[in-house]
Order: sequence, then C-alpha cells, then structure tokens
Amino acid sequence: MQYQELRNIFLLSELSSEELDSVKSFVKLKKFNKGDMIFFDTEPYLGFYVVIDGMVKIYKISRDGREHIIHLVDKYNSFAEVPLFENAEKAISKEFVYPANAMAIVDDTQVLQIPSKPFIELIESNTKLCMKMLTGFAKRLRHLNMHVENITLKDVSKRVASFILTEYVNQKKKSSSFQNKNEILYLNISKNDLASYLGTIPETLSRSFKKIQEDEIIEVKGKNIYIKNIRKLKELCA
Amino acid sequence: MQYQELRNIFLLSELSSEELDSVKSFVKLKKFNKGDMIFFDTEPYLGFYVVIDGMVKIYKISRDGREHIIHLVDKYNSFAEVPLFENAEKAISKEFVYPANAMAIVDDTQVLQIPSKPFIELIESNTKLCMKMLTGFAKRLRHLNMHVENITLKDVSKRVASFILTEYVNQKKKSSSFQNKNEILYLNISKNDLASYLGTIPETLSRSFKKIQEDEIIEVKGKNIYIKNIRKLKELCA
DNA sequence: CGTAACCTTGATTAAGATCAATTCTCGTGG
DNA sequence: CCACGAGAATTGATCTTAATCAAGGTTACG
Repeated sequence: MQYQELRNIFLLSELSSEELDSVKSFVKLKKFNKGDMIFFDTEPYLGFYVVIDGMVKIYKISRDGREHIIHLVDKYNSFAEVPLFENAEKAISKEFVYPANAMAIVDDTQVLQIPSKPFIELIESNTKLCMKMLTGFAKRLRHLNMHVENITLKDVSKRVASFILTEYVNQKKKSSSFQNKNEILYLNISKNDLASYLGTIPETLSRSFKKIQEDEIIEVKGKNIYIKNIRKLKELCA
Repeated sequence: MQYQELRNIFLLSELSSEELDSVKSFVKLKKFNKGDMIFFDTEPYLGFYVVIDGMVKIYKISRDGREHIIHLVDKYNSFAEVPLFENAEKAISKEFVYPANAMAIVDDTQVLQIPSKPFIELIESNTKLCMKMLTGFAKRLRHLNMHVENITLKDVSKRVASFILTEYVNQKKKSSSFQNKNEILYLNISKNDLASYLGTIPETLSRSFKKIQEDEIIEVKGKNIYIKNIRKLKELCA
C-alpha cells in the first residue's frame, strides 16, 4: 500500500510519512467479493474500517426479519468508528460488539481494518487527526439529519429524486477531470438495497421510478439512469 | 457561573481550573422564555451552545410550511456544533448560517453561547477536550441511527412506546439518588412537538396514546404519563 | 440452457395524513 | 373568583400513500 493511496483517505490525509509508516504497521488490508460479510452485529468489536475500493452496506435486521440499510460506504470513507469513540476503554478491551452488520456489495471490495488500540494511541497524540475525525463525524451527522428529514417529510418519489440528484452531483464531482458530459448515472447498488436505504420496499421503489420516468425526468435502463431533465429533477426534490 | 456548574457539562468536565477560567472569559450566558428564538436558520453562525437549564428544540420548516423537529436538547447537552467542525475556517469567518432553527420550549431556559474562534483554539491545544467532543458526536450518531431505524421500521405506537420507555429510564437514572419509586413520567414538551419529533402529526399521536392506554400499558393525564405495565411497554417496543 | 436472483406489475389492504369540528386547559383581565 | 379567549389536544370521517400478497418477467451466470 502506497503513501499516496493512504493520503487519499481523508482521515489520514495530513499525517507525516513517519506517522503513515506507523499506521501501515498496524492496519490490515482485506478483500471481499459481492455478498461477503465483513462483520456481523454479534462479533466482538476489533476496530473500524476504511473502504479502499468497492462499496459496503451497513445494515440491521429487525425482529421480524426485515433488513434496514443504515449507511452506504464508498471509496475512502470509513465505517464502524462510532463504538470506538463512545467509549475507547471498552472498545479496546473488546467489551463491545459491532452495532450493525457490514457486507461488501460489489466484487473486489477492499477495506483497511484499523485496530482500536494503536489508533487511539495515535489519535491521542495527534490533534490534527483528531480534528479530521471530528470533521468526518460532523459530515455524517449532517448527512443523517438530512436523511431523517427526507424520510419524515418527503414521499418516496421525492426521496428517489433526491438520491439520484445527490449521486449524480457526486459522480460529476469525482470525474470532473474527464469532463464526461454524459447525463448518465450508474447505480452501483441493487434496487433492493436502494429501496431499503430509502426506507421503502422494492415494489414501491419500482413504481416510483416508473412515475418519474413517465414525467420525462429520467429514463431507467437497468442500472443506468439517464437524466433527461435536470431542472425538473431539482424541482421534484424541493 | 461556578466551576462545578461548568464541570457538569460533559464536554468541559475534565478541564483544569485555568482552562475553565479561559472558557469563562469567552462564553456568554443567555436566558430565554418558552417560545423565544435562540437562532434562526438564516443567521450567520457565531458558535455553538450548551443548555444549562430548560429545554431547546432544533427544527426545520419545510417548503410547504411543515415543521420538523430534528433534535431535543436538555440540560448539559450541546447543540449546533456540527457547522464548527465541518469547516472550522469557514465557521470562524462567519461564512455559514445556522443549519436549523432553535427555540426554547420551557420557561427560564438558560444556554451558554460558545463562540467559534476561542473554542477552536482551545480544542486544538487540548486532546482531552477533542476526545470528549468525539464522544459527544459518537453518541449523537448512535442516537440518530436508532431514530432513523425507529422511523423506518416501527409504526407510530411503537415509536411512542420507545420514546416513553427511553425518557422514563433517563428520568429514573437522573433522580436515582431520591429513589422516587413513582412510575410517572412527566412530559416536558408539548404533544405537538412530540408528534413532530416522532415523525408524525398530533392527531395520529393522540390516537396512538389512546391505543396504548386501552391496552392498560400507560395512563395519560395531561403531561403526566403513568406507567401501568412496564413489561408490556418493553414488549411493545421490540 | 436452466436456474436463481432480481425486478416489475397488478390487486388488495392497512396505516396514517388530511380536513373539519369540538373539547379541554390555562393564563389573563374584569 | 369567574369569564373569556387562545392555544393545545382530542375525536370523527374521509382520502392518500405505501405496504402486503401474489404472480410474472428479466437478467446474469454457471
């Protein structure tokens, strides 16, 4: 694993080469295929993870067997850090279990496992890292708040529209150097998973897609979404 | 404001007397009555707040005028810290506005206003404080995740039951020294606000209360909730 | 090819939102 | 101390959305 790759990870982006060497010494790179479990909500908490490539879903199973996706994690973002900071002592002495399940949802997903103890030691001696972590948490809180708002006061079609718009903007941002002027969004998750993430079920999601399609706003072809009228799409979100 | 009062605030609980003196020099105590605005979502961001007494609701107004309560903040908890850590530079130079509205919802609410710049300076030189802040964020994330889960996969009655149980347990914990064996929960927010917080409307909340009451689980008398069958209440939450 | 996972469609049902009208509660001033 | 009025809470009737149940259709992959 190269320095550059590690520095792409927001959290680690301002560490010195020495610090990165130390990080390299305690982290572990793991590879998964689509459908592979990264951890279950019954396993002892060993530390958090950073996605290096691919995509991971964090989800819970309710009493009656329904699945609810809490979080979708993509490249260079981290997951399962919360327990570590709720109580570092307990996390280190493995008194916790993971608070949810984590599964790779695309092939060749690579994640970095960051064990609790050495990371806490590093962060306690490094304010910059601490502030980065705070920034990460702040962004997650902002995102979650928006998510709650969407779920409580928007209907499913509006939620779908918001998701598409957000993803589209994100994709644009990432590939800006290529200036691909295509208006296509590639869904890298299954529609089942998307439904769960948006707080609904596949049937309803399918009907919502159909409705937005009939209004000439998008066109759905499998996992590709063509954005036909971005102005209308933005209107629908509001 | 006494040292002891400040040390009750989780965030500040491990600061030295010197550090607390510094904190005292830049914070500002403000008093509000029920219904008073603490800030609007249009005002420039000046810093975050800690509730010293009373209760504050954080809420947004959607396009069509509906109110959605994001967060209820009680004694010794903080609010509006997110913007400060999303981007400290921008927060300090007042490029942000508050991300939501904040209103006092009980009389004689007292809050401490913590200006961005001096606080960031303090936290950057104090890892303990940084870690406390991280713990606070971690707890909020956990809480929000649970909230999303409740809203997406529980019906309103179950959400109400969960809220009552959580509040009841909290109240018990706080007044444990008194060992008041009463099974009464006092609601310190209006039912309108509670409905909004639970992602529903007053009418539906009222009917849910009635249903749980008919099952002999609770008895609602104005703002007092008598818990008649805690076992059944716990069952209902699951 | 064949099979399993994924997705879509249709019919029905249930939960909760909306609309409309009372009733309750409590602070204020006569 | 009572009457008034405003805001809060409840109740009822109706309507809308989305979940459920059931059946096909598509796609991907061995």
